[in-house]
Amino acid sequence: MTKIQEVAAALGVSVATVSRAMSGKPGVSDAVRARVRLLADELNYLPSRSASALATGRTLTIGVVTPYIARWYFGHLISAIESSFTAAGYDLLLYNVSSENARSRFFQTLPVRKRVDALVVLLLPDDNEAAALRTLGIPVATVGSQQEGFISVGIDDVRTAEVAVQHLINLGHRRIAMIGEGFGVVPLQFVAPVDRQIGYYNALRAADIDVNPELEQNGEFTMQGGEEAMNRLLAARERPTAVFAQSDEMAIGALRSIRRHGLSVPGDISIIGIDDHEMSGMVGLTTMAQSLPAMGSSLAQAILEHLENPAAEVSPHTELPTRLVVRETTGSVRTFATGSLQEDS
Amino acid sequence: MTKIQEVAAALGVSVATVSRAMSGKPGVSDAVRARVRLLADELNYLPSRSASALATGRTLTIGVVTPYIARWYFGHLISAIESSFTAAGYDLLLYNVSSENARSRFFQTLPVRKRVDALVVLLLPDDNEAAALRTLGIPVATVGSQQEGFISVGIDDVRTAEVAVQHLINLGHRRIAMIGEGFGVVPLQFVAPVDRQIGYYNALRAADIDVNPELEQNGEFTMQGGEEAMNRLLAARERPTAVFAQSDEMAIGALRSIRRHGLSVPGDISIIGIDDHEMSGMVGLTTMAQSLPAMGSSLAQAILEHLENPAAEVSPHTELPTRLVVRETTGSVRTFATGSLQEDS
DNA sequence: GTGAAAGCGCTAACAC
DNA sequence: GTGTTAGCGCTTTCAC
Repeated sequence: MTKIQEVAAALGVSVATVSRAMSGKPGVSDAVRARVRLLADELNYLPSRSASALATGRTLTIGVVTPYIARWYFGHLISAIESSFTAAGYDLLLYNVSSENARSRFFQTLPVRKRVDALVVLLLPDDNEAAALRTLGIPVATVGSQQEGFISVGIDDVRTAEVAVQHLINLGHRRIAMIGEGFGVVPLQFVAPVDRQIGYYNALRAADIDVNPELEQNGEFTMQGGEEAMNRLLAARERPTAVFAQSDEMAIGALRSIRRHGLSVPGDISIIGIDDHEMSGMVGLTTMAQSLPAMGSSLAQAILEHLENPAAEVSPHTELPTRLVVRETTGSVRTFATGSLQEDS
Repeated sequence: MTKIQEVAAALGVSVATVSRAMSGKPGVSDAVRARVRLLADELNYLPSRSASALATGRTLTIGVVTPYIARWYFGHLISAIESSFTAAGYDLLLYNVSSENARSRFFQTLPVRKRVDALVVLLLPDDNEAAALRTLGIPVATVGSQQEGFISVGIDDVRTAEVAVQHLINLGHRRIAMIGEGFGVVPLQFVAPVDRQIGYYNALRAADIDVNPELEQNGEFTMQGGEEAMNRLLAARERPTAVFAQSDEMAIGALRSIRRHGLSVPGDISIIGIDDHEMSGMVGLTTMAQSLPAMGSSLAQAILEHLENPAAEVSPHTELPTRLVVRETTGSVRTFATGSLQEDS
C-alpha cells in the first residue's frame, strides 16, 4: 500500500479525495481537506513530484541556463530568480554551461525537454540556439537580449551608457575612455557590451567629441581585466581625463591601476561604472545602479503569468530602470596643469 | 501513440527494447541500439525523466541547499559541484535558504523528499535539522562540518589557521590580531570560524603568546566587515603588527582600512587571509589557498560512489589540503620605531 | 462532495 | 536478444 493509499484508508476516503485535498483543488469539503492535510503531515506524506508530473504534464520546475554561477552579476541574478520561483512553489534546475563544449551539448541534447515548465536563459543564444529553444514548446525568458518569441527583461543598456558618459561630459571631460569587452573581436556573447558601446558613441557624438579607438580597451568584465585595460590607457601618449567602465568590477580594477600609477581619483582621472556592486559603496565609486533582485522578480513574474494563463499575451519585454549614483570617483575636469597628487579615498 | 511507441513501431521492435537501447542497458544488439538512438534523435525523442523516475525510483537529480548563491565561496563551490554532477548525467536542483524563515520551512517541509537521489548541504545543520535530513533516506553530504551519518568534505580549518598564524609568528610577530566571525555571540552558522579561532589560539599558545580578546574582531566574512574590524583594531591603544583574517575578503577589507589610515603593508602591519580569492593575486595578499573545484569534485565523487554502490562504505570524510601562498602582504616585524611610510603594493 | 478506474510514459521481471 | 506485461504514484474524467 502506498502512502497516498494509507492516508486515504486511514481516513476512510478515496485516493482521489486525498489528491484533491493535497493539491488544493476544489471538490473537497474544508473539513475533509483539513483532516487529510493533518494526517499527511503526521505520516510524512508528500505527493511524488514525478508521479504528478507524469499525470499532469507539469513539473513545477523552472530551468536556468547560465554561463557562470560564481560571478557577481549571475550569482545575484540566479539568487533573485530562485527566491521568486521558490515563493511560487517552483523548484530551480540549474544548468551551468561554462565551456563551448557544455554549451553546444546543452543545445543539442536539450536536457530540459519535458523536465521543466519554463526556461530562463542567462546567455545570449545565437540563431540556431534560439531555434532549438523554440522547439521546447515552453515559455522561455532571456535576460538582457530581446528575441522573437521569448519573454525578456533587462535594462536599457544604450541609455544607461549614455547617461554615464553624459555625466562625465557634464563635468567638463572630453577625453573619455571606455573599458568594455569585445569590440568586434570576440564572438558575440552578450548584447550589453555592444549596446553600452553604442550609448558611449551616442553621448560623445551629441557633445561633438570625436571617437578615438585608442581610448577603447577590453577589460573582460573582470577586476583584473579592468586593471590591465587601465594600464594600457595610462601608457598611451595622451591619457584620458575620465573613464567609463562598463561594469563596476572593471572600474574597481581601473581605480587600482590609477592609484598604482600615483595618480588620484577624481583629481587626475574620473571614473564611472555600471552595476552598483557591493564593493562600489566601499570604494566610493560613482556608478549607474541596476537592481538584480528587481530583474529576477520581474522575470519570474512574467513567466509565472504566462504559465498560469498561456493564452493571455504577456508583454514580451520588461525594461528596468537604472539610476546614476554619484559618489567620489567623478569630478570636474582639471583645468590646470596635471600634477600627481596622492589622494586616497 | 506515445513517442517511445512511435520509435518502437517504426523500427518494428518493442518499447522495452527502445527503453533498453536508450538507457544503455544490456540486452540489446549493438545494431538495434544504434538504429534506435538514431531514430530517437530524428524524432526528437528523449525518455521522460518523470516517467523513468516513477518507474525506477531514481531521479538522476541532486539537491543542493545553500545559504548563499552570490557569495564567492558558495558560488564557486556550487559551480564545481554542478560540473561534476553534470558530467555524471545528474541534474542539479538548487535550494537557496537565505532567511531563517526559508530555512525552517525547508527543513520542516523537506521539499527534496522523493525528488533527489542525494543532497548536498552547504550550511551547518543543527541537531534537529540533521535529524530531519537523516529521515530522507538518501546520501547526504555536508561541506565543512562532519556529522554522524553524512558524507563530508572540507579543509582542516584548525590546521590551516595554525599554519597561517605560524607564518606570522615566524616573521617575528607577537601582537597578532584575528578578524573572523561570531566569537560566541552569533548563533553557530558554520564551523569554520570556530575551528579557525581554535587554530589561532593553538599557534599563539605554542609560541607562548597570550591571547588578547581585544585583538579579536568580527568581520562578518565580508570586505566591508573586514574594513570595519580593522578600523577598530587600529583605534585600539596598542595596535597589532600582524593580522590573521579568516577569509581573503575580510583581509582585503582590512588592507583597505590600513591604507586609509596611512599605514603601509607589510611595513607597518602584515596581513594574511584564507581562500586565495581571485582578487588576492591582484592585491598581492598572502593567504592559505584552498581549492573549491577540488572540494566540489571530491564531494561529487563520494556521493556518486555511494549512489552506485550503496552497500560499500565510502569514507565518511575527505580532507582537502590547503597551502600557504606567500605574496606581498606579510613581512618581518619592524624592530625599529614605527613611522608611517606609504608603500603601495 | 466523493469514489472508481483509466491512464500518464516509462522500466523490469519474466517469458521465449 | 527481444517481447509481454504489470506496475511506479499520482490526476482526472465520469458516475453517483
